[in-house]
Amino acid sequence: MSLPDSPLAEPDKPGRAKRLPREVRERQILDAAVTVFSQHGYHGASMDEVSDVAGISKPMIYAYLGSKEDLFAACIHREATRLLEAIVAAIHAEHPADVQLWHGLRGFFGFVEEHRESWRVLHRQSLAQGGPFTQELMAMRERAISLVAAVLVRAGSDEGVGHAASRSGEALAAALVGAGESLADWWLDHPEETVDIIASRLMNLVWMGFGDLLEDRVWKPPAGA
Amino acid sequence: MSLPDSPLAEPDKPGRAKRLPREVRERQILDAAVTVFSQHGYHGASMDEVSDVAGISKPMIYAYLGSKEDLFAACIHREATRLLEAIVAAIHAEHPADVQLWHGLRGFFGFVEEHRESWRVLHRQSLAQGGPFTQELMAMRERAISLVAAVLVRAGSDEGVGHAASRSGEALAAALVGAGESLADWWLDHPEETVDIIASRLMNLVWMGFGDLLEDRVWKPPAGA
DNA sequence: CCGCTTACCTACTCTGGAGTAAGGCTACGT
DNA sequence: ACGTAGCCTTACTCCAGAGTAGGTAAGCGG
Repeated sequence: MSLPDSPLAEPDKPGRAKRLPREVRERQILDAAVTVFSQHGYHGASMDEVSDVAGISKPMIYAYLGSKEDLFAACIHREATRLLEAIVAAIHAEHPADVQLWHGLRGFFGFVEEHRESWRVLHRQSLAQGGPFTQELMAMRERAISLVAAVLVRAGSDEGVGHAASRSGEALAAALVGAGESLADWWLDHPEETVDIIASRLMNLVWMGFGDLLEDRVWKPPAGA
Repeated sequence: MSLPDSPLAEPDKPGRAKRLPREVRERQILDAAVTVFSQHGYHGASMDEVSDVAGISKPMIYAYLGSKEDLFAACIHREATRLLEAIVAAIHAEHPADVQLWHGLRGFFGFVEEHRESWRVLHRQSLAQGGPFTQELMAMRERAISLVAAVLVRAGSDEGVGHAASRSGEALAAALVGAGESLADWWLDHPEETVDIIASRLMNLVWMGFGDLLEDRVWKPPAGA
């Protein structure tokens, strides 16, 4: 109240760390950007808000990460890479196809559960823009699709000849990936379910099919999983 | 070149019909809006461009359809209604569940084929906005989901007791709807396939499941379909 | 011919927000 | 001490694009 003091009254204020190295700031900015983009979408988000959330001023963002478009692309890239890594890490090639699928699904839904914001940015925001973002995203999706397709096709060739599944592998994989994406979205609005429940629903749908499910033939993970 | 003439040099220019009744103009505006929104997304589209494409001046749009937000909502509403009607019209309750599903899928993909722009607006654009649009869209999606769920659950109860499928009907329906949406997107990039091919791929996935498909057990429509 | 309504336009205003200019502070090397 | 390099800020410029003010003209009933 009374004394204006020196401007350095709080020399070690904990809330606002000062003069951090570039590397750290870049991470903070990306984190903030993911949060803001996930809430308002690409166009709805303002660089001012990102800088606010990141606790840094706007010109720093431009200095470190470039334009708004660049920033968004960087978010997409980082989060997509993380997601794909999570899935790949969950799969072990020596398992049978259904188990691989099962592990992949759990890896995917597990990531979504832990990083809802990342998922929102990836799935909802980047599809809507027509720019270079979709490229980035599509590339990742392609990788996910061919990952799935590879599992299926290999399963097919392990057992014999040209099967119905492997002939149209890519399209089926696209449908599966899409089903996963939408189920993940649905899950955001029904968070009471656990990862295992969600993953096993999809697993049953794509492995058994409604035809089997209607007669109570369900898929269950083998003992050691 | 030489004569500025009166501004009415072309009194009956065919390209620019004049003084049309409100009803007609509203349709033209909505058509133009769907086109423009489907190309650039909600934010990317400008009212100036919509007015250009519609062949009418901006104030008319505001007079007839209200704000940009209102206009977009009107597009969503009209296209979503059309889509749902196409699906419902394709389904006949007296058929067995798998045939109903089959018809529904064909209705859906048929609509997408005929109205690619509408589909783009519905699926890609409206999800990204957080506003009242998502409401409109979600409402439609809910209806689609419960439509599917109803088919499945009824199939379940026709045959007996509480089945695996009907217990988690809504989630499975969400997954199916999502698979359809993504497959439709995928189709936009692979237009060489026919409606029947696309629809039967998804039908096989969700009805038979990979487990069956890997052993060449496929679903085929019964003779009269 | 006159006035009233409805269709329609040109030409603005005004704001949100992307991107920047210009300079300050701190730390460290010499 | 003094430069210089990197971190960081305030306080702008500037433009696209939503929305509007105010006016013109065509049809129509009297």
